[in-house]
Parts: sequence; structure tokens; C-alpha cells
Amino acid sequence: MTIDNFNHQRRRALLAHELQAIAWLPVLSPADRERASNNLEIFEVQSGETVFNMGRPATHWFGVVEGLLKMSSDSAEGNTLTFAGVPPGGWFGEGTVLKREAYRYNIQALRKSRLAGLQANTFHWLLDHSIGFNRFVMNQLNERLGQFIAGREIDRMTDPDIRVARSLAALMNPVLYPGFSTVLNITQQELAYLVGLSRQRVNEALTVLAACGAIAVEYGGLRVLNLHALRTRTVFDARPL
DNA sequence: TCATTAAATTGTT
DNA sequence: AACAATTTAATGA
Repeated sequence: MTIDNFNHQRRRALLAHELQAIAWLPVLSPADRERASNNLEIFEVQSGETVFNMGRPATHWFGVVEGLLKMSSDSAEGNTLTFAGVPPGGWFGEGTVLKREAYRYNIQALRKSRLAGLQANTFHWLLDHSIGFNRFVMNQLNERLGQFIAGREIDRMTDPDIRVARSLAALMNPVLYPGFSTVLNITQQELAYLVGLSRQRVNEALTVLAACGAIAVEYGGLRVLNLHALRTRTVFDARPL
């Protein structure tokens, strides 16, 4: 049933403020923009719900309008590998839609979310007609490649503090997720699912990072104060940066 | 607007 | 995993 979520009736056209949240619409010509807008649809998923699983034929290019998604894959051993979190402003599926193949990962909602879906045909049409759109997609691909490489490194790290730090840095990536300032609205529970640690350990790690001055912990989220430190620092102790 | 209550989230063991 | 403390959201006077 989860596979067909996007095919059911929960779709609707985008509202004006939702269109504004889509970063690539402004790079299109007015005519292209209208065509794209007409082929965009919104649908909602509840927390914990699966948007699609690996193997489903790629029908849409997706973007997060609101909420938070988890991109993961199932390894041969049966455990789940989390690649990345996708916050508002992030788009995914371009690789598989490009080749008209099946999605190669699972997308699950970590909280109630609203997604925008661009039909595959329109996605291809835009690629054929709009240079600006091509730039956006190419940039997206390039950034995600870097993100996956970073993700592999994160997975090898044993120190939970550093895993949390790097994951936060990945979530803040300004190119893939232009919607972000320095505040990250993610609960410690959600972050725990994302990083693959217990909530308690994430809480401990956040306390350490806050003691360093790299972040400030807030209710229901946190504020990134030193992105560079989160990305590069190999030791987080209580000393200020 | 304020007080009360419920729900969500955090901090700790 | 369980519990207490804290913050936010919702409700109604």
C-alpha cells in the first residue's frame, strides 16, 4: 500500500505560497514556469509513513515543501542504511527519473510532511528546454554526490559525537537545502533515527557540541553556530572553539 | 489576556 | 526503557 501512496487521491495543486518555496521555479522563463506549475502536485504523508520504496518505477521528481524525510536503503544483511535527511527545499529522485528507472532507495517521513511532485514527463521537457533548469539539476546532482561520499565517511566513524556533528553539517548544506538559515527544526528523536543512534546518545552528543559552542540546543530544534567546526572538527571537548 | 490542561520534547538514570 | 522536568499548544473563561 505504501508503494501507491502517491497515486491515490491525496494530491492537489500547489498553493501560491507553496510555489514560492520552490527554488528552481524562478530560474525558468515565464512560459516554462507556468507549464511546470501546472504539472506540480502536492501530497501529504503522515509521520512514519513511507513515500516510496526501492524498486518502485520513478514517476516523479520530488521536493520537500514542509517536514522532514529520511533517505535510506536496505542492505543485504537486512539492516537499514540511512543516506541522508531531506529537509524543506531539498529535491530528490532526479537520477532515477533521468534514466526512467526505479527508485534505488526508500523515502520515509520522519514527521508529517508535504511533498511536491513534478511529473517525469515535465521533468524531461524542462531538461530539454531550459538551461536554467539544467543548471539547477546538475548542481543538485553534484552536491548529492558529495553528500553521499561524506555519508560513507560518517558511517565509518565510531565516535557518536562526530557522527552527530557531521550529520548536522550535512543537513545544513546550503546548496541542496537553500531554505535553511541557521536554525534547524529537528527533534532529538528525529535526529536519532537519522544518525542511527539512540536518542539518549544523541542528547549527550548535542550537549557536548553545545559546550563547544558549535550549536545551541533549543526546544524542538537547534541553532548552528559554527558550521565549519561541525564539518571538520575531529575532537569535540568542552573547550571553546 | 490569563489560567488550566494536555501533549510534545528534553534531560537524566 | 522508564521517569521526571520543561516547553509548547490548545482550550475556555
